[in-house]
Amino acid sequence: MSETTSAAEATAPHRYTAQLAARIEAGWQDRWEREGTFEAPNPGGGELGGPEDVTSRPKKFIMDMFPYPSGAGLHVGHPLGYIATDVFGRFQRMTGHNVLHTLGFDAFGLPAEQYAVQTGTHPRITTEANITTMRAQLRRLGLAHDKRRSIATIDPEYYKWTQWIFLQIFNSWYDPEARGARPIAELVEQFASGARPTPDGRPWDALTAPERADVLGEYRLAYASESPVNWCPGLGTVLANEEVTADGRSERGNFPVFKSKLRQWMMRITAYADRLLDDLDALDWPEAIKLQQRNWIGRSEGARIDFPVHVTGDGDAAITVFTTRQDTLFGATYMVLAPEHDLVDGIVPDAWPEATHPVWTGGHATPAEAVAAYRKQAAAKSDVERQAEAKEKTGVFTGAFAVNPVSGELVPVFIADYVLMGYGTGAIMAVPAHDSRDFAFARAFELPMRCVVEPSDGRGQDTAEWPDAFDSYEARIVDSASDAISLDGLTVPEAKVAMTAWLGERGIGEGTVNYRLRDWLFSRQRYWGEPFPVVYDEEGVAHALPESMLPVQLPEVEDYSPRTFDPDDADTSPETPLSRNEDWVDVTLDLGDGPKRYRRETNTMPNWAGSCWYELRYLDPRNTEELVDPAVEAYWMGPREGQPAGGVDLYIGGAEHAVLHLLYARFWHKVLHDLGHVSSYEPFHKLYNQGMIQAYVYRDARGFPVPAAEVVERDGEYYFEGERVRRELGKMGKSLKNAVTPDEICAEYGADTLRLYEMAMGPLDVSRPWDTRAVVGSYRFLQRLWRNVVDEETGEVTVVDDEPAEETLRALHKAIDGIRTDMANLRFNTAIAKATELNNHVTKLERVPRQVAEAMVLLVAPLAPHVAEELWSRLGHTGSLTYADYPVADPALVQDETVTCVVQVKGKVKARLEVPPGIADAELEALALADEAVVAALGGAGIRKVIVRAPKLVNIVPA
RNA sequence: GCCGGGUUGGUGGAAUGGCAUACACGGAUGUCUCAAACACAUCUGCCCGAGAGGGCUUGCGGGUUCGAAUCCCGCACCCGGCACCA
Repeated sequence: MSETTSAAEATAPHRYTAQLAARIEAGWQDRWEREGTFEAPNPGGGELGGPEDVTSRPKKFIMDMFPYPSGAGLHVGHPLGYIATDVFGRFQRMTGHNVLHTLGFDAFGLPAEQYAVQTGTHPRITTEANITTMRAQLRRLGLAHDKRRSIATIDPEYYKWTQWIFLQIFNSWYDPEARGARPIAELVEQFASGARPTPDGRPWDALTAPERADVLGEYRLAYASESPVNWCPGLGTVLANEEVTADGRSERGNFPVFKSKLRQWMMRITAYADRLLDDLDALDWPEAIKLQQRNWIGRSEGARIDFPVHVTGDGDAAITVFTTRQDTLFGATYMVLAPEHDLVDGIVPDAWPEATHPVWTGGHATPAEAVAAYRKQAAAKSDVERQAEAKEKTGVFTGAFAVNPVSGELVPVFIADYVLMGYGTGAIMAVPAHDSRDFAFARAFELPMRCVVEPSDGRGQDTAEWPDAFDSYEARIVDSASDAISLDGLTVPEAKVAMTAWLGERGIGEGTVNYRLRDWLFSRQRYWGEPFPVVYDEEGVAHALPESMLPVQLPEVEDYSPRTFDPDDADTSPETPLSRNEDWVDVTLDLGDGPKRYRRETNTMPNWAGSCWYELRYLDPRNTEELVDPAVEAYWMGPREGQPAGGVDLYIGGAEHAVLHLLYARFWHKVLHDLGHVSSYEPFHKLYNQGMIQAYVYRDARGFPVPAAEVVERDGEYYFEGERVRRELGKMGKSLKNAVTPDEICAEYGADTLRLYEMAMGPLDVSRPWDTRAVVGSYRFLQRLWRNVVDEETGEVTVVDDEPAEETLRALHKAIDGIRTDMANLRFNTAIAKATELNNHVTKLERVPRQVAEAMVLLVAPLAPHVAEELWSRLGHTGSLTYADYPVADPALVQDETVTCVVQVKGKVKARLEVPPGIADAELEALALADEAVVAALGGAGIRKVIVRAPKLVNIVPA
C-alpha cells in the first residue's frame, strides 16, 4: 500500500498489520460462509432443521433493528449495534446456546421513491443495489449472521405475508369481554342470529351490503374511515400522529401538516391500549422507553358526565364530557366544545340571548355567524400556528346554555380550539378555578369562577385575586353541597369516588378510563410500499382478497410520485401514484359469487408495516404455507421462565423508535397472538438502546461545514485551509462532511480493530464522539495479542507448554471471571479493559504458556473473531472456535494471594497492608493499630471506634 | 411548562457506600533508526515545592454516614421525550 508498510514488513514480515488482518479476515469470512458456521437450526425437520444436540440447547434469539438500505452507504456509527449483538451472540454460542442472529432490510421507503421520481429508475433497482452494497460492507465486519434467514420487506414472498396479516386484522374485531381479537365471522354470526342487535334494530338480513359493511367497519381492527387526518401537502401524503412533530410538521422533510377530513385506512390500536400498557410490566426494557410508551398511551381515569342542553328543533339532548376532576363539578361554570363537534349546529339558537356579554360574541350579529366564522378561522390554522398561539385562548359563545347536573345552574356553552375533537368526547366542563387552561379562557372571556378546592398555599378563596388556577390533589373540597350531595371536607380522591358513585346512581355519568392514544392511520399516498389486498365493488364496499390472490404485486407505473402541492396549501387533497394505472386498478375477479368488476385500493401501507412482524419471519423465512411454523415460533419466541410474554431475547436499536415501531409491532403481535398464530404475546422481551456515535462538525465563518478530515488542530484552535473554524458535536453524515466509513477503518487497521474500538469506546447505551486517532489503541492491543503467540520475524508460534506462574494464573482467572460477567451484561468496554490488562501482563512474560494464550484467544474471540480464529488455528486447532467453550474461572484463582488493605484514620488513607484475603477482623484490626504510620497519624490520641471490613479496609476513628 | 437521563483528568471513559481517575487516546522523555514511521519502555488529575513532601479534587450548595463520585434535599447547566390530552 505504502512504503512505510513494506519497510515494516521487511523488519517484521509476520507482524499483525492491516494487510495481514485483511488476508485473515477475508479468509475466515469465506470459510464461515462455506461451512455455514452461523446457521442456526430450527427444531424438527424442515429446510432449516438441524441436529437435535444443537436444537436441544437453550436458545438465544438476538436481533438488531432493521436497517433501511440507504444509498449513501454506511458510516462507522451504523454498525455499532450490529457489532454489539454480534459480540453478544458469539459469546452465547461459546456458552452453549443455539443462537439465531440475522439481519434483513426494511426496504420500502421514501428515499428510493424520491430517487425514482428524479431519475425514472425503478425503486426496486436502486433498493436492491443498495442492499447489495450494504451486505458487502457488513460482510467485511465479520458479523455472524445466519444468511439463510435474511429477508427484505420488498420481496413479494415477504410482503405476501404482510398483506396476509393485514387481512387477519381486517377480518377481526376486538371483543372487550374476551379482551382480545376474534374473527369478524363470529360477529357477523351474532348479528345474523340476533344475539347482537344491529345499531338501528333492523334484522341483519334487512341491511344492504353497504350498510352491513358500515356496521362491521365500526368493529374491524383495520377499517376505512372518514376522519380528521394529518395531511401534508408538501409530501403529498397523509401521516400518522407519531410521524408529526410537536410543532406540527412532518418528521420527514419538515413540511407543515394540516388536519383534513379524508377517507383513510386506520388500525384500531386503541382497542389494545390497556394491554399495550399493562404488558409493559412483563418486559425487560429501559424504564425511559416504557415511560415514553406509557405517556404516549396516556391512560387517565376519570368520568363521563352528561350535561343537559336545549337543542333547537327537537327538544333536549346532552353534552357528554370527559373529566378527570369530577370532584370539581360544582366549580364547572361554563362548557367548551371542540369547534368541529357534531352537536354544535344543533344547539346554536337564532339570536344571542339577552344581555350577552359583547366579548363572547366576537362581534358577530348572530350565534350562527359567530360559530361559522370561528370554525373557518380555526380550520385555516395549521398545527404550527395553533401551537404558536397556544397561550392565547380563542373561542366564541354558541348562544346555548347547558345545565350543571349537580348544582342545577345554567352554564354557557362555548366553542374553542383549546378543546380537541380527538381526545375524550371533544367536550369539556370548564372549572376555571382549578384548571390553568380554563382559567386563562375564563379571564379572557370574563367568565365566572368558583373555588371548590380549598387552597393550601395560603391564597384566599377569592378567585379574583388569583394569578393562576389552584390545582392540587392534597387539598379538601369546599363549597360543594346541594340538596342531592355534599362533598365538603372530603379530600380530592375521596370526592372523586363519591361523585362518581352519585353520577352512576342518577344515570348521568360513570367512571371511565380515557386514553391519549389514537387509532393508527395506516394508508399512505405513495408508490414504494405494500399494496393493500383490498378491492371495492360497484357499491363501494371493501372486499378482502382471498389468501390465494396474495401477494398483490406493485404494478409498473409511469410516474412514481404522489401529486405534491404547495406545502402551505391546506386546501388540497391526495392523489396516489397507483391510481394512475387504470389497467391495474380496474379488475374483474371472482370472489366467490362469480366474476365481477372491482377497483383496487390505490393507497399503500406505511413504512412501518414491514417492520411490524419481521422477527417472526426470521424464524421461518421460506415457509410458503404459513407465516411461521407454530412449533418453530414456540421454540425461538415462546413464553418461558422469566419471559412470561415470550419474545426476542435481545433487541438492540436506537431510542428513536421508542414509540413508533415498537408500539406498532407490539400491537400486531398481540393480534396474531389472539388469533392463535403465535404463542408469545410480546415480540421483544429485552430491549436495549445503543447510544449514537457522534462526530465533530467544523464550521467556517459562514456557518457551513468544512471537511472534518482536513481540519488541523493548533493550540486548542481548529483550522481549515488556514482559516479558523468552529468545532461542535453533531451527528455523523455526508451533509456535515464528517462521515468516517467502516471501509476506511478496515483498510487502515482491519475489521477486528474497528469492532474492538467501537466496543471499547464506552458503555453501549451512551452516545459519544468518534475519534479516529484513538482507533490505534485497539490496533495495538491486537498487535500485542498476536505477538504473544506468533514471532513477528519468523511467523513461528512461540507459546510454551510450561505451567504458568501463579501470578499469571491469578491474573488470567481474574480476567476470565470479570470478562464473563461483563460479556453477559453487555459491558463490552470494561470487558476489553480487563482483557487489555491481562494482555499487557502477558506481554511482559519471557515466554507465554500455551494455556494462557489459548484462554486469552477464546476470551477475545467474540470481540475480534477473525484474529482469534487465526491464532486458534495456528495454535493447532483444526475447527472454528465459534462453538468452543468460553473459559471458566477457577474460583480459587480469582482472588489474589494477598490483598491490599487500606487503613484510614478519620476516613483518610494513612497506611496500606498486604494481607491474606481470608484474614479475620480481629487480626486485621490488631495489624492496623500496630502499623507505624497509623500510630503516627493517631499521635497518641485515644480510639473511639474501629470499623473493620476485612480484608480491604480498616477505618479508625480517634477520640 | 411537565416527564426522563446526564455533568468524573487535556479527551473517551472506570469505580453504584470502602485506595477516585482502571483501560485507552493525546502529551512528555527515552530505546531502536542515517532519519522518520512503526514498535517498545518510563512518566503524565490539579496546585505549592529544587526536593523530600504537603494540600486540593468527581457541576454548585447543604445533609445522612466512621466513610459519599455513589444515598437524600436544594440549585445551575446540558441532552432526550411530550406539550391546550380535560
